[in-house]
Amino acid sequence: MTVDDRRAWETVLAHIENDLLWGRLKPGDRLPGERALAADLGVGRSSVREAIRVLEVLGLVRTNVGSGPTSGAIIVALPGGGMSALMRLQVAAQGFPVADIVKTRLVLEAAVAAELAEAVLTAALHPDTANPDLGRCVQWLTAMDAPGLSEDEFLALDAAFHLSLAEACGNQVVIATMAGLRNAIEGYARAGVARLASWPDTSARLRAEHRGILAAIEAADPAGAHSLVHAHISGYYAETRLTAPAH
Amino acid sequence: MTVDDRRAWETVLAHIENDLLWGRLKPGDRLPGERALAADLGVGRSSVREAIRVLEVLGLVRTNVGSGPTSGAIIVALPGGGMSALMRLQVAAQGFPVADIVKTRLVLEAAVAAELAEAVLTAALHPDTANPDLGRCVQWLTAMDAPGLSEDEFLALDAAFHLSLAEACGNQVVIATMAGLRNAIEGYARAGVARLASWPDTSARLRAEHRGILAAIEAADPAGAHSLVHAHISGYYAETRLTAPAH
DNA sequence: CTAGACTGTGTGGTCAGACCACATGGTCGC
DNA sequence: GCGACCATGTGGTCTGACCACACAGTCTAG
Repeated sequence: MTVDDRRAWETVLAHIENDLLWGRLKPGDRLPGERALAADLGVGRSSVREAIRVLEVLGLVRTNVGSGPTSGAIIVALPGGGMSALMRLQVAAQGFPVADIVKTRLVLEAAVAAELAEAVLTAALHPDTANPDLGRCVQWLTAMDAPGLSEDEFLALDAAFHLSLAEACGNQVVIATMAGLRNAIEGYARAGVARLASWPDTSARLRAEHRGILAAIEAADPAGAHSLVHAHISGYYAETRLTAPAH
Repeated sequence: MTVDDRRAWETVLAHIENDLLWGRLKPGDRLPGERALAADLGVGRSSVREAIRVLEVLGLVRTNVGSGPTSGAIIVALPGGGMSALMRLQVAAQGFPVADIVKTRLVLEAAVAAELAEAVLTAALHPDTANPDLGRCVQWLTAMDAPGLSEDEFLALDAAFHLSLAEACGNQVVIATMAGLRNAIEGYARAGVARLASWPDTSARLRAEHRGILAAIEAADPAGAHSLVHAHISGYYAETRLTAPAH
């Protein structure tokens, strides 16, 4: 009886969100076809498509054309892409100052490192608790030691290492946020490299600092890990005088 | 000459993002009309609409019907809504565990409180630096002392107070993220209140803790503010045994 | 001359229908 | 038995149409 003054695509979005909340849709499930959904909700197919487009950008569904069990819109719940898109566009639209992105990354990553060190400490005191898995972090560090890496390759490995710290921590929100923060200023980071006095010196220093951070974590030194990460990130951004992107 | 294998709406999105990056579009500007944009980019109007819908959900534009200078899609760059939608849906789709949301909020808000205390300290040592503006925070605390508040009203004021701390800090990324985190678990928070042993006792304790946090900040005690926030948030969520939302 | 009503125009919002490329799964013919 | 073939259903896209809306200029009544 009540009128629905929402826009049609909002109706669709709310319906799908409701299905998710009630468990009628789970990751791996397929959404009904666009035509069926439109008929069920009494809206046009274009409105359904707008809602699904939003879900896709937000990292909730993946769409596939064709036929068979892998076709259609499938719930995936991968927040990384959505977070990246949001932050990248907000930086572009001047809603997110680059300085704030860097500061936030600083806070989150320092906290992650401290928490990892804390977990190592806990694992040492209580043998029944598991040590955080830092294997991936070590792998990325090793890869960064390879000679002849281009600057872009090094930056990619650097990003992978920093993200692997968050992954070792296991907090999905932090993982997605860190990925988004990093992605949002990727262009700025690449431009910053050009302003460095000496890339070989800087990359060597970065590698050493990475080893130091990992050592502090493995030594169960939360405060040390925290301050080392703080110095690592703030130092790098000060050095590159991060300001404008490389168009 | 090169083929564009992107989907049509991605072309539109990329075009607008490019205009933003190059400064051809700024906050306050109006996007070209949907029909004009479609013709310019050689795509259908529906594809343009899908891209604009994404921008709207991400908090980059606000759309208005009608005519005149306020009609059409206007760049606004308000990330709060987009962050909220992303996190709320990711929680619904089980991409973000509620526990991770709470943990992240803990980390961010504790860091914010510490930074505010640090700023107070800096302002005390260097008279040329400004004190953070905590006036809004005090206003919300005062409002929370009003008698006869319903639980929902109290929760709303509580959310406003916590957000005002981030606003005092001035970091746009943290402001938007905190708003999103809070919004994502709002339903869970309301459900948690029902599991409290005594709402009057809890609300009184929360008010006292808020005062304590603010006092630590104004006393330029970063470590104290950090630990008080930590205890405040983790204590509350432990007490409400935050698990399932109120359907 | 002024104030109000009126209408033209351009906006986003929505729908319906059509066509395409694609991937699958069954069927038919060898 | 097996490969070629085609019917089917999917998302992706475009077109055209209509609506409600809000403004701006015009027109009319006072």
